Amino acid sequence: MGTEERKKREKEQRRNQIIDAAEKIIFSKGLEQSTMDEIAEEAELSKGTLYLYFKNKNELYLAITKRGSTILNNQLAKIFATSHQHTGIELIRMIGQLYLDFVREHPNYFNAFIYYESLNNVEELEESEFAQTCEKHREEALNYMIRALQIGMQDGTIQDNYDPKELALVIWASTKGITTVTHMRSLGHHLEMIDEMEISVESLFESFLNLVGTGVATEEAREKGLTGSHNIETN
Amino acid sequence: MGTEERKKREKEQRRNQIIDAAEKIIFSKGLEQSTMDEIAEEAELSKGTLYLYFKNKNELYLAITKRGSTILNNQLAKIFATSHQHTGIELIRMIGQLYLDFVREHPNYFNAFIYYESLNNVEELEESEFAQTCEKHREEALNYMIRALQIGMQDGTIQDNYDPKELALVIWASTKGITTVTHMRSLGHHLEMIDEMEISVESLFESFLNLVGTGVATEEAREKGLTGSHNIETN
DNA sequence: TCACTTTCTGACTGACAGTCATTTTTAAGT
DNA sequence: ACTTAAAAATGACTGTCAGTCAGAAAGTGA
Repeated sequence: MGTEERKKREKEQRRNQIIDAAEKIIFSKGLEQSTMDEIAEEAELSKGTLYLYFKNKNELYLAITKRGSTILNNQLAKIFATSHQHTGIELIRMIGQLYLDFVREHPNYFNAFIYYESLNNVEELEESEFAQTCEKHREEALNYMIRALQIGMQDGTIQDNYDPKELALVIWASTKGITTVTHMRSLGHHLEMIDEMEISVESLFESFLNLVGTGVATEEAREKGLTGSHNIETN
Repeated sequence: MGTEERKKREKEQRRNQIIDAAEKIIFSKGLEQSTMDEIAEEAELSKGTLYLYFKNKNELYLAITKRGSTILNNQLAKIFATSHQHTGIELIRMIGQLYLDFVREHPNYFNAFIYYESLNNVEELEESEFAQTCEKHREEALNYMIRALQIGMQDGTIQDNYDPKELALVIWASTKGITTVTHMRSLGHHLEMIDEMEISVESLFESFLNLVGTGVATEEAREKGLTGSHNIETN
C-alpha cells in the first residue's frame, strides 16, 4: 500500500506549511524580532511541533534561504536552456541582469542570503541539509558563469587569456557586490549618500555591465557593440 | 581646574577597556556565543556598568565595528597623502590592494563589517553614534575612490566617458564583493569549491584588478602596461 | 476493539539581555 | 578632617524566549 508514500508527502507538506508561516512572520519583522511561538501560531501548530521538523530557529531560516536559492538557480537554468542563441558576453550580461532582477523581486530572500553568508559557525552549516543545498546552488551558479565564459572564448566575444574559472569567480563576486549595494539601498538602509548622488540602479548596473563587458570583451566584440546597450566608444 | 577634562578622559578609557574586553571575547567565540556577563568579567567590571557605557550588546559590537572602519580609513588616507606620486589607475589598484590586505590582517573586523551590513533595523542604526561614524567612513572611502577616478581622468589613465561617482560606486562595490569572497574562503566557511579550483587569492585579486584596470583604463594606459603587473596583452 | 506507532502538545527549564534599588567612590565645600 | 552631594559601579532580579520532554491525541493495522 502507498501509505508510506502518502506519509512522506504529508510530512513534506507540513514542512512547507511551517516554512510558509516562518516566511510570513520573519519577512515582516526580521529574524531577531520573530519568535518561534509566533511562527507556531501562524502555522497553526504548537511550538514543539516546529522542532520536530527543524532542529532550531536558524535551521528554519536556512530552509527559507534554500527556497530563495532554488528560485534563483531555476532562473539561471532557464537562461542556459537557450544559451545557444546567445554569445558568451551576452550570457554574462544576462546573468548579471538576473541577479539584479532577483534582488528587486525577492528582497527578503536576498536578505536571507546575506544572513547566510554572515554565519561563521562552519560545523553547524555542514550539518544542515539546507545549507548543503545552498552551497550546491552556489557551485552551480559559478559553473554557469564558467560555461558562459567558455562559450564566449569559443565564439570570440571574450578574451581567452584569462583562466575561465578564476575569471568566473571574479565576475560572480563583483556581481554580488553590486547587487548587495543595490539591495541595501532599496532597504533605505544607510548609504543615503547614493540617493544624494541621484544615481539610479539602472545606470549603476549598466555601468557595471559595461565595465565587465569592456574588461573581458575582445577588441572585436567591443567594436561590434556587443558588450552593452550603452556601449563605450574606445576613444 | 581640569577635573572635568580628566573625567572625560577616564570615561573614554573605561569605554575602550570595555571594547578591548568585548573584542577578546567576541573575536574568539563569535557574537552570538558571547554573553555580556563574560565580557564584563573580562573587563573586570560588573554587567550593569557595561550598560552605563553602551546601550546594548549590539551597540557594543558597533563600537568594535567602528574601530575597524577607523583603521581602514586611516590607511586609505595614507594612500592619498601621496596621491600626487601616482596615476589615477594606480590609485585604484592601491585601494583594491588595501582592502585585500585589510581583510587578511583584520578578518575579525571584516566580520564585523559583514554583520553591520546585515542589520536592517534602520532606526536603531540611525540612533547609534558608532553606526553614524561607520557610515561617515563609508562615504569617505567612496569619496577617495571618486577622487582617484578624477585624477585618472585628468592624467589620462582612465576613460573620461564615465560618471566618476557612478563608476566609483561600481568599483567600490565590486571590490567589496571580491574581498568578501576572499574573506569567506579564509574562514574555511563554505566555498570549498574554490579550494578545489586551486585558485590562490593573489591570482584571484590580480585578475580582478586587471579586469577593472582594462575596463576603465584608456587604450594608452593599457598599452603602457599601467593597469597591472600581470598586464593583459590586447591580442 | 485493541495494541502499537507516529505525531503533536504546551507547560516547563535554563540561559541570557537588560534593569534598578542600593552601595561605593570621588570631588568639592567648610 | 568632616560633610554632603553627585557620579560611578554593583549584582540580584525580571522578563523573554529558544529549546525540551513527559504525556495526550491521532493514525494504523490486525
